[in-house]
Amino acid sequence: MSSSRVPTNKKTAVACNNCSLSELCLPRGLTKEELTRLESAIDKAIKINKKDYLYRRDDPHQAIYAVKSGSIKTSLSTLEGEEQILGFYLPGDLVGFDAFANNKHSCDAQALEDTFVCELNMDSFHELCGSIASMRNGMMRQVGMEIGREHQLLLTLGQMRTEERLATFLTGIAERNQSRGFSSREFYLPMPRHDLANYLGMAVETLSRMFSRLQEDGIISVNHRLIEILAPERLKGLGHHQCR
Amino acid sequence: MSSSRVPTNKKTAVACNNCSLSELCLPRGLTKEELTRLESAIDKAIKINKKDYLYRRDDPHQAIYAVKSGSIKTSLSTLEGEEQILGFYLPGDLVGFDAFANNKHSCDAQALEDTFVCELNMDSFHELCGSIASMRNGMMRQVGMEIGREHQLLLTLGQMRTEERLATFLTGIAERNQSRGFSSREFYLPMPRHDLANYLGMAVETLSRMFSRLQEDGIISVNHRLIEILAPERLKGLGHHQCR
DNA sequence: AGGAATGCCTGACTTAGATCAAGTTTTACT
DNA sequence: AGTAAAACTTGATCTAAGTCAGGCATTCCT
Repeated sequence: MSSSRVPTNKKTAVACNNCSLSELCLPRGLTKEELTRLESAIDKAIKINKKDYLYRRDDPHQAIYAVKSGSIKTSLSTLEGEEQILGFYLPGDLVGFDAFANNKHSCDAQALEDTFVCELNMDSFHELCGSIASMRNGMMRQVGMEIGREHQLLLTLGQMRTEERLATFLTGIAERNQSRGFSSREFYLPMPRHDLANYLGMAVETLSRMFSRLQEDGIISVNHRLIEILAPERLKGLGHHQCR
Repeated sequence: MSSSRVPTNKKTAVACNNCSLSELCLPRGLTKEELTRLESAIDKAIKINKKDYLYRRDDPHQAIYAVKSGSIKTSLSTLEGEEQILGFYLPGDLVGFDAFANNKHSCDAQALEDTFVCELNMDSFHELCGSIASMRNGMMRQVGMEIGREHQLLLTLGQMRTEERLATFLTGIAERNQSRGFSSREFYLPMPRHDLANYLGMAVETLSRMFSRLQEDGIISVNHRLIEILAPERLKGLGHHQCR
């Protein structure tokens, strides 16, 4: 199943400090020597084919992963085969903190498209956290951001109407892209409608209607998974439930 | 507002290794000497009066707290004054991880009743995490459990019908009590209906109806906030969406 | 290239749960 | 103790969103 994970592809491996994502996944304030240590501990550019699992629930906690290209979704599945998607992870995001509680993963992580990740195995992780304070702090920061993302999603699922959920989601993606130097006006969504609807806690049909509505209102332009935001301020305005 | 936090009450202070909660909040595998260090860093038995805030959004991250008695709710509030409750913290639980991302809290933490907490300030926290591996691991475990709780809540809000949400919640409380040596058949809920409804993403009226329904079906007996579980297996059976 | 399967959209209908309204009980305050 | 406020329940009504059904468009596979 997840056997299509291939060994490090030396050709695409790039030193961390030359990687465009280093700002995102590298803790600040590492000395040159510490950076070398971190770098030598990281397995670079592991390929996960579309629909393959990076890990599954109950797998032992082997590593923390940084998404280099592509995208990953994490989800919880029930005995009846239903699922709840917990998060989408895009380039620059770190995945794998869900296994901290028991040293085994508590959810599934699946590639939405062909994806490359860098991998920091847990032995190295513990060693580096033990000996480098800024590494430890950087990781806590990342875990904190993960918790923050989940809080935001709880607010979305608990308080918002469907249109508002989609508006908030799209605004979030736009802002994320902005902060990473990509276009905040036009982007591709990596996930199918089915997954996005599940993530946002609504039926696919409802999601589809909301896309249509936002388009009719001239707020966005939808072309399959290519989204163009025509009126960012109006879109943002639909997200009533902004945090105080 | 939160000014009614009073200084450490020496009278009620109990050494960590004599505290009945030590199993829960103390990391395993500390040497005697390490335990002494941890203990001397902890401020014990700080009282938070009912409705007072342990911390508020944007407060600087001063400490991690262990609930000793009473209960705390954490919540996100929006500009319009609506809120989403994120979690209820009962004796033995640790609160305060939400501030890891930016060194300031990202949600509010308010006492549901008069509550005592122990406090480990962040300076000590960092120092202990830096020098004691089992302390570091224990904290990661706790953060992982926090993430796991939130995943469970996302599943609840995203997939379950209202009756199932309540059933799952009650089963969870019962199991939690069981594992801590309290009664899993009979317990008081520390929060008002309003808060529980908000946490479970439904209207108060709906929550009330679901309580009545479970009572009519002879599954539980409700007396205000005192809940007696008459048919634990049937209650658990209502929680369809159990994780694979 | 052709066929099957998947993904996405739209319309018609149904329903779970929200909202509105009112009454009772419990708690809080002077 | 007495009054006001808050907490909880129940009933009647309404609506947002789910479900069902059908039809294109796109992707995947041989």
